[in-house]
Amino acid sequence: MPRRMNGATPTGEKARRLYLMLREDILRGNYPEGTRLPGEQRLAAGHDVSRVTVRRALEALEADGLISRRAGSGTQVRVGATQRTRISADFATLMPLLVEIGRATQARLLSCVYAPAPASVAAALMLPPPARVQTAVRLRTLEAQPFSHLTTHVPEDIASHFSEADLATTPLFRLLERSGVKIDSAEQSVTATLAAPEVAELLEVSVGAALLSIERVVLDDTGRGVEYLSALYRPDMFRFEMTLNRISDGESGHWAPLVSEPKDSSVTER
Amino acid sequence: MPRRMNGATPTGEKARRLYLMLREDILRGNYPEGTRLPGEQRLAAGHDVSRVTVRRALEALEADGLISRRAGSGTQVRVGATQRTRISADFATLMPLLVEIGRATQARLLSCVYAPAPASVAAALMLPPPARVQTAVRLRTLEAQPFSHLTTHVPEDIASHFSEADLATTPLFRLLERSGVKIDSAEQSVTATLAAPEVAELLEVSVGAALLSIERVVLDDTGRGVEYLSALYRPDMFRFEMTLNRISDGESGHWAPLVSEPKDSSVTER
DNA sequence: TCCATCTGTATTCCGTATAAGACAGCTTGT
DNA sequence: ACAAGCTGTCTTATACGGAATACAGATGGA
Repeated sequence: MPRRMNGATPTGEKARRLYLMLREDILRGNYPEGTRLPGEQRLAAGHDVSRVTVRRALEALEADGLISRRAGSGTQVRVGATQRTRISADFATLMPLLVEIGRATQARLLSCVYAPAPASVAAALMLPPPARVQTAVRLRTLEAQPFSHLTTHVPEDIASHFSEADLATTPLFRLLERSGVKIDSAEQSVTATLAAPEVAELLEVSVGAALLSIERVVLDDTGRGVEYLSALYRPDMFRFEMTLNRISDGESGHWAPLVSEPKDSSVTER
Repeated sequence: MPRRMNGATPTGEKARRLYLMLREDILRGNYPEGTRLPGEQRLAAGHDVSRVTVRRALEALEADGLISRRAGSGTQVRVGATQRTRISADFATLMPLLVEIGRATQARLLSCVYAPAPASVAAALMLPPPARVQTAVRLRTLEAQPFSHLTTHVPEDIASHFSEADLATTPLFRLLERSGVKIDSAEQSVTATLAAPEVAELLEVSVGAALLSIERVVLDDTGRGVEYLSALYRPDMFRFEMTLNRISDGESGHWAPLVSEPKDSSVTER
């Protein structure tokens, strides 16, 4: 059973940062379960902060249920701390995964407006200047925990084929194909960003937390841009995984992504 | 010519965060060049901070040369603000890219120690308990701007085939292959993290900035783990790009990564 | 048993980030 | 010419994060 977290992150600058870092170290397994972490004094010295600050971070971690502290003994990483539900996007099976995500998670439509395309969107989709797009914002949730914040832009003439109700229930891919769009390819770009206040609240992370950011431009078979996606993921609940195969190629050689048959169990509990 | 940045990021919590966010918006093109951004009052209200805080963020942006402010007129995004050198890892050509990066960038060896493998590393590489690894930390730089922080772990018996001098000059792939390792495949995981003080200083970003994090486990043809890489990239200088092709597959269909012949121009100026 | 080490708790003090408000001067558009 | 809106500059006041310090109690190992 996934433990409740987000028990009020520390307010201060250094305190919260230390909290986020320790938290990540624990979730990543840098401090294996059951390990005693360095004493408060040591942490304070190591991170160049006062012990009060360290304590604030530890208190938050304790509230999250990630550690247990005992006077005299020390601070331990709780067993089971690492066991969190997480979605891992093995991208060899990307599309089936997305379908599966659509089933296993719930989406909430936050907003849906029709307006002139922002310059960057218009450029990415290669739309002529006075172009209008439908801009929809959705929040995906897995087991009551929000894990992704999606902003999609679709040219108005395509978007007019489906309703807002559709948006709340059906993956956008389906809607596009139902609208007669023949999806051909996509360009995807992965980066990291900070959580802005607004997004942070929705994703239930602290402001300034790191988020995984994916931007995707989808083209149909005529080369026309049909969707611009800007997605933000909680790194503790979603990561992007891939398997690469080495292709020996004489001098240099290169890597090739492994393309396998779609497998099941795309939503992984660990 | 890349403009000098990092003109002292704001010290305060909210101020720096606002700075980082605005900066990213600008570099991403959310505020196209020449655009006037919202007035200070508006920004203050929108981000729920005082105007003083907004000003601090704007001052830092101005020091970076990203914006120009004029009394009465407003604050504009400078033309040329977006023009930064950036490396984009189109992963269909991953290996040639890495070779190219090795040529176009410079690496500095920060440390290199032999020690028992940390638990998480040992687990990932599937090493028997009393396993020793070589742990090397390197910093990659493009045009005097640091852009990645690499920590590699290699089993000691393999690492003993090359010297520290090799590490500073030659990509690790080469060294492994020269050591007789037959690289077969790799598992890669992409996430986002916050910059810890130590790393932040090395990468010349402000503490708490968002970084792109890649972890990679490399296996040889016998399935043995030969390298564990933990890499941190500056998102403004490096992003992970890929092209996906839609494979119509009846009901669901899926995406397949595009595997192309290695192309040139892997290090892109834009 | 003694001692080192850890957390639990409380106190004091300081720097400064932030908020709130006021006003002058410059631009731009009506 | 006027008004609206913007930045530049200054003021005052508050809140709070953070450092430094001290001590008590718990724990576990020598």
